[in-house]
Formats: sequence, structure tokens, C-alpha cells
Amino acid sequence: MPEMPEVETIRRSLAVRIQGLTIKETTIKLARLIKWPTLHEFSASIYGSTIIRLERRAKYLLFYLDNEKVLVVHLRMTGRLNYVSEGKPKDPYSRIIFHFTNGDSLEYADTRTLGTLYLMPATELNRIYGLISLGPEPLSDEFTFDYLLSLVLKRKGKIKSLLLNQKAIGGIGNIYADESLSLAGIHPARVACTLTVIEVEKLHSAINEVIKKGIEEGGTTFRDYRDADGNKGRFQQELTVYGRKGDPCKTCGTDVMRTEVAGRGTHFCPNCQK
DNA sequence: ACAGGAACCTGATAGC
DNA sequence: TGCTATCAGGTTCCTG
Repeated sequence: MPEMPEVETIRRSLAVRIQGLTIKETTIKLARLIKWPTLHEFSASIYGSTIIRLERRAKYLLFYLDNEKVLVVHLRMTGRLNYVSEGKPKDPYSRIIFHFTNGDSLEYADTRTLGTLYLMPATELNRIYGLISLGPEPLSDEFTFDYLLSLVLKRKGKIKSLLLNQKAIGGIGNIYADESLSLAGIHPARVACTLTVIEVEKLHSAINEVIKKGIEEGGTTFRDYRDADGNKGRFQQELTVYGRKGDPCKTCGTDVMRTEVAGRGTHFCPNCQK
């Protein structure tokens, strides 16, 4: 479900709620979502720990605990994190619940159950391959024009595949890939290494602009994304192509097309994107 | 080394 | 109404 702007919005809304709270017991309704360690160790290690801070790396959330451990959560397609005040109704797809000593709880809910949770010593986070192998993320100092150019020049695959490749760039998903390519005027199926320097410049600033705006607008609620307090995002109002199949392009009026690129539903304006 | 496709899951919606 | 097909914001594993 969520991409970098959605995960960042969840982080911001959740951090102010949970920092300093202490976890008592954990209710685990779907154990297979916990990838490490064993069920017993997971519950035992987290019991009595206090959340010091909440960080994000690309689409991963990292809950730093006062016992030198880190709870790592990846929401995949439909994961949600709900801060639930005492006595409030629970999400029907609630899978794992962390109960705090103040009576409130943090609920991990997930319709399609593809999400993943880990509890790792802070010194062993490098054992999570998807986390350690992440490329630089948009808006960071490492994500420079030169970096993107060097990446693009050596790739023979489609440009959209590159944007979705988390080892190349961390944090972009299907919505923001389509929106970035739309803003840059580049067709998603273009072979990466055929892009001109000017096009790479446009793409570099388009990615940063779209991700920045996405965060400012609190993410995109296309279906069921919500922040930790249950609020919807606002970026869906700004979408130029994603989810707009058959609707007129906001620039030229041509019907927005939907095809499949890199195995994903892909939206673009056939007139504006070459 | 890299690209493409299937697999993992469940539910919502569109079309007949 | 009810059935079927398609689609879904992601990642990983396998194959070629």
C-alpha cells in the first residue's frame, strides 16, 4: 500500500503518540507476519520495553526500543498502523496488537497479510536484506543528479522498472513512479539508457518534487491508506495520471492510458510522455 | 548481472 | 442478484 510519503506520514503521526510509551503484552493473531525471531522470543523481548524513537528508511519503519532492540515493520500492500485509544473499536483486519501500560495500544492491521515484522538487536539490522540493500532515497543528500544519471546510463531495462527498484532508489512505488514520469514527460516503457541528459535532469527534479508534495499532502489515499490517527491523505487530488485511465490529461486533454509495464499497472499520457 | 514473471494473500469492484 | 475476471499502494524468489 504505502510508499515513502505515506510511510513518512504514518511515522510523523505515530511518533508523537508513542514516544516514551512502554509496551506490556502483545496479542499475536497472525504469527507468520513475524519473520524474526521466534514467536516466543518476540513477545518476551518486547515485553516491558519503552519506545525511544520512530525512524523511517524508505518504506521501512524502525521503532527503537530502550532494550537495544529495534522493531522493524514493512507494510507491503495493505498494512496499517493504528494508534488505538483505550476502548476504541479495533480494525477488523487487526493482526498484531501492542498494548501499552497507559491502556492504549498500537495495532498492526493488514488485509492481504503480506506485511513483515522483525525484532532485531540494533547492531544486527544488517541481517534484514531488504533494509540493508536499499538505495538512496529521494530528497536525501545522496540522491544527486549525478547518481541518477550514472544509474540510468547503465540500465537496459525500462525506466519505470528502475524507479521501482528499491536497490537503486529507496521509497518510490507504483503511484509516485507514474507521477514522476508524468511530470518529467517521459514514457514509462522507455529503455533507461536511451534517456537524454536533459530528460534525466527533468526526472531527477520530478521525483523530488512529487515525493516532497506527497509528504506535504499527507500521502495518497487511493483505497485504504490512513495515517496512525485514521486520517486520509490529500495527494490523490493532485494525481495527474495514476488511477485516471480514460480521463483527460490535465495538460493536453488526451485520454490517459493504462497499460502494463514492469508487471505493474501503468498510467501515462500518450501525447505528453515520449 | 540483469530482466521478466510467478508467488505470496485477501478483498473490492467491474462486467456479464 | 450472482458469478467470474480483474485489479490492488510491494517484495522476493526462480528462471533464462
